[in-house]
Amino acid sequence: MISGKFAITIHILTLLHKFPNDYLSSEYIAGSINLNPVLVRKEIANLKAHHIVESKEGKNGGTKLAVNAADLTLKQIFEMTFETIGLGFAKNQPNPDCPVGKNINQHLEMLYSEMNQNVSKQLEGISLEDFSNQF
Amino acid sequence: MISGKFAITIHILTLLHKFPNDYLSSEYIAGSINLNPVLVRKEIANLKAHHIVESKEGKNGGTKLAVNAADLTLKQIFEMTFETIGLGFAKNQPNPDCPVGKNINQHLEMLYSEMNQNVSKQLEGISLEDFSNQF
DNA sequence: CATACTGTAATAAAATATGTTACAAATTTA
DNA sequence: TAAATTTGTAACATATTTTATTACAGTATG
Repeated sequence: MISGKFAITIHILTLLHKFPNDYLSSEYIAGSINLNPVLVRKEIANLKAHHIVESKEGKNGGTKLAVNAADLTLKQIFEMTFETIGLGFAKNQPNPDCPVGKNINQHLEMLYSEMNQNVSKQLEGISLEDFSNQF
Repeated sequence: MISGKFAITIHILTLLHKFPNDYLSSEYIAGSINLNPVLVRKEIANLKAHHIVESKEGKNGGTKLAVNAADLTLKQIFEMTFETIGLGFAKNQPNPDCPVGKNINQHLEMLYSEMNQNVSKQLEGISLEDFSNQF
């Protein structure tokens, strides 16, 4: 898992949107993000799996957008990179013999679920085009 | 980005709320969370710094709530444990010679700031008492 | 004065994230 | 068709963050 996944992915997509007619290489993209090209290719692999971009191998190969930037929302990007938002759980299983320990994670999950709906609604209203056009 | 701080802190506070007349030891609390007592004491130190709990040293010592659970909101707990919500940033400074790299973090910050306002509003509506009374 | 706590520092271990190297396979272009 | 360039991916290395442990001085209780 990559913690900067969302930021990296949206950075990639913004670059692709800025150059709609080019296949951008992972090397070039990595130069903008200041990140190892292999990690860029890993994120691109994820985007490909979701059919958001397409790649061409070989000389002059690279990656370009495969969808309309106006139709791709930040919510979708969020869901492709994070499964969920939330404020975390304690690492170990709480004590099942304690009424609080027994139920805390379930209650946290409900809370986080509401947070997700909340944030999803917000991100749903912003397209890649909107985001990219800020630049 | 996400540690168990919030979950641990709200677990501690819920226990304290359930036993309003007792000083609970870090050992006892740790047993419910299934966490090392030293880490419990560290989170309690944070709560003390915010005057949410008070502790008593020595034999039969421990910690108890110092505020009314109805007045303490999850937003406050959120702010004491996370500074902010968000979807992260790429680790390295992006390329300042690229128009996208130069500005991406600023735009992400704006986006995350809106997310924070959004989530904060939600968490503001839930008190520790509300949360604890679910159990 | 023995016991049972907190407070805190120092250190260790575990988990996660990021970086690097290597190379096969694909495609272009000379 | 050969050289060059790029993706795709695996394997391994390093760095960073989080959690755990040990140790012990200080404090209140009975």
